[in-house]
Amino acid sequence: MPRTKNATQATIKEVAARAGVSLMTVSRAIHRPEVVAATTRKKVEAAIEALNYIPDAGAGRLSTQKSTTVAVVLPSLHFEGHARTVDGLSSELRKHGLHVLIADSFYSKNTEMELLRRILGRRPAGVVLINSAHSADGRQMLLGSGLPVIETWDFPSDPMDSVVGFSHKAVGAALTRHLIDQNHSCITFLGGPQDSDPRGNERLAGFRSAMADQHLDADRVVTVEQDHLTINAGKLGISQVLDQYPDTTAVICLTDRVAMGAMMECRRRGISVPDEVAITGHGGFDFSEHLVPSLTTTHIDAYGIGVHAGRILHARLQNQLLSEEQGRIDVGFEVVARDSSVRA
Amino acid sequence: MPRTKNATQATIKEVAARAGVSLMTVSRAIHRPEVVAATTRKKVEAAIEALNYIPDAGAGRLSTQKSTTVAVVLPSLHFEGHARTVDGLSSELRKHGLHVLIADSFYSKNTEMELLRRILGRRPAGVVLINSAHSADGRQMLLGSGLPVIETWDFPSDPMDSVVGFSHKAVGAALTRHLIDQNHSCITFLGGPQDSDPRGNERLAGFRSAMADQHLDADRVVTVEQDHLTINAGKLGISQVLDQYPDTTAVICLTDRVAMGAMMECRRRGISVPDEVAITGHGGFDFSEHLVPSLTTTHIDAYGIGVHAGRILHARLQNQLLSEEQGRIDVGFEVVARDSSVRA
DNA sequence: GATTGAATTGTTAACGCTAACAAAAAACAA
DNA sequence: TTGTTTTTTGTTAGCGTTAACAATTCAATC
Repeated sequence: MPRTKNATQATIKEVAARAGVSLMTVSRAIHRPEVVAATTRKKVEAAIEALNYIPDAGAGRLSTQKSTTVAVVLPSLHFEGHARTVDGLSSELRKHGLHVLIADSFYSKNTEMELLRRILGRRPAGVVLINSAHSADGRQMLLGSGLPVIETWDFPSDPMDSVVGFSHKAVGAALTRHLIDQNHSCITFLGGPQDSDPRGNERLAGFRSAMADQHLDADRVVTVEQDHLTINAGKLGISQVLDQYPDTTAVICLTDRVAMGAMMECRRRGISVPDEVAITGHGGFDFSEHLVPSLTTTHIDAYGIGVHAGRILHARLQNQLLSEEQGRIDVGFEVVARDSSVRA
Repeated sequence: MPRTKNATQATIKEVAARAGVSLMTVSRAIHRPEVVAATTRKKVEAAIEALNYIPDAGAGRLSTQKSTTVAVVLPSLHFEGHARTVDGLSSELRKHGLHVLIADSFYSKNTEMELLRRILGRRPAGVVLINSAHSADGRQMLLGSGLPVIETWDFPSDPMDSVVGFSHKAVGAALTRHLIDQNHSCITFLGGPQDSDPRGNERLAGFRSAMADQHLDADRVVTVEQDHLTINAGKLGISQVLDQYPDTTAVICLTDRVAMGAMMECRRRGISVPDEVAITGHGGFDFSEHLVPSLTTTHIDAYGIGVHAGRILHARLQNQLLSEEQGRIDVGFEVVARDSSVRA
């Protein structure tokens, strides 16, 4: 029968008492040990050890007025690319004694303000946004906070502040060109609901412009309303594609997950990929290279996005002035052509 | 050229000044509005609005000595099951005004103490462990903190405190029995390095005991040293399996990822699944049902684990006594038999 | 209109910590 | 020695908030 003892962490006061010194001596022994006499330091360390003392970071922040927390806002933890970005960010920030506080927003819009309120209530040193789809109120609130804000995984033309990302429109266009280069002309774009996914819309815009450039039909677009970005969306979507545009020879899927669903459904129906239908994804998911046929996708340096964001943040917290370019990093992407879109 | 203004959030003092009331009145207007006169409340609310005031949660915690943060320790964000557990936990805790602080440990052992120190320095109200592989020192530190600790995704016989999980040994045994029921007798277990994955070892133990029960060879075990739990591990592993145990008719893979790699490699080699080799995974990854053939796996109620953990935590923070069972929840699991192990 | 109790607002101290200054102790110089 | 640095340690006040109590205001009663 589990019981909660009163969770009483030792305080600096108790450590001081036990070591027979003043509070400040303990504080100094921890943060600037070199200014404390060796013998005293030993006593303090012994007391810390004996009492299992761990300084209260919140109290410290309050006193120094310097936060060591960086908040990361991400839509969900389910997309591995985002997780890698958090990894990169976390490891970069760790070097500077900064820690990551993760706030998941679950894609829900009406709680965005509440989420931001919660985050800002924790007084972070900066905010990293992984989804940048923000209401005007939210932008306002963030900017008004005066904190460094870094938008990632996108490259908006009107950034709030700093940016580390890439152009989704360029992704859409590059994948389209790749397929055109493979002699496809009946290319269909398989996406999700337009109103909730600005990045998907950007990729779609890229598709459209690349098609138009070659005077191809840029309106071959199929939208799956349910199951946004899931494997199931791909399954459903490919069927719609083949219904609506039976002459389709290539499908650009919004993400690798969607592409996977599409490929699996093709296999089930005995449709050969890439011979009858070529398929591309996006996002460089770990499974993409292992599918049979292996999936053409885009490689994004997700970890690197996090590292860059961490560097920018640190620089700005040091009040280092950043040039325009230093504060706006386009990490680019790479089209990884694989068997799902390249005939043997 | 991004610049960091001095990040100066308004304080309660400024709100009070602007509203022409005392600090406490502001505090009360926020936390117990019903005891503040309507007219005063209006004034305070206007001031809060005007100044964009957001209370400093850290200062509040310091004053009340009540934390609203629950720390979640997880090895990495990359496993979707864990992410779902965090979702469940987060949404349950939200109901009670508690927030989740995520600490990723990246599976690295020597920083475990440092990680715990960082976490405890933030003075959470409780700790939820998603990986429970802990050093004696770590256990000591957590227990010594007096905080409620909830281990999840496992069902250890010697829990530190509360537990929400399932028996990995039972998983291994159940999958083995499933294959035996399908008339397999040459079953090989495909796992990873034994020293770093106690849960995998438990599943292996389950396999062994189920095999032994039927007087079958329980030593058909292949270990992939690199790429722990990745798709690639499955690719490499299945080859080793077929080399070492050419008579294998069924393979139990440590996770769905591994199973996916194994299936893909089989396909590449023209080995029919399940006719020549049956394959099972574990973990209920989203792709498992979409593979062709669909993958036999175990379904774990990952979200539910989080919800249960949240409930237990809340109860304990209310100092509600929990019975032995209430503090030790076995959420069980389900073998989901699919085409990869069941002949049509 | 004084009395009283309830409703409302204010004051003080404390949470755990550290910056800034003050004091004491030790080391050095004359 | 005795003064003068330098090193080391201590004291005070304050970070933003709230619990606990104190004071004030208000409305209702006699």
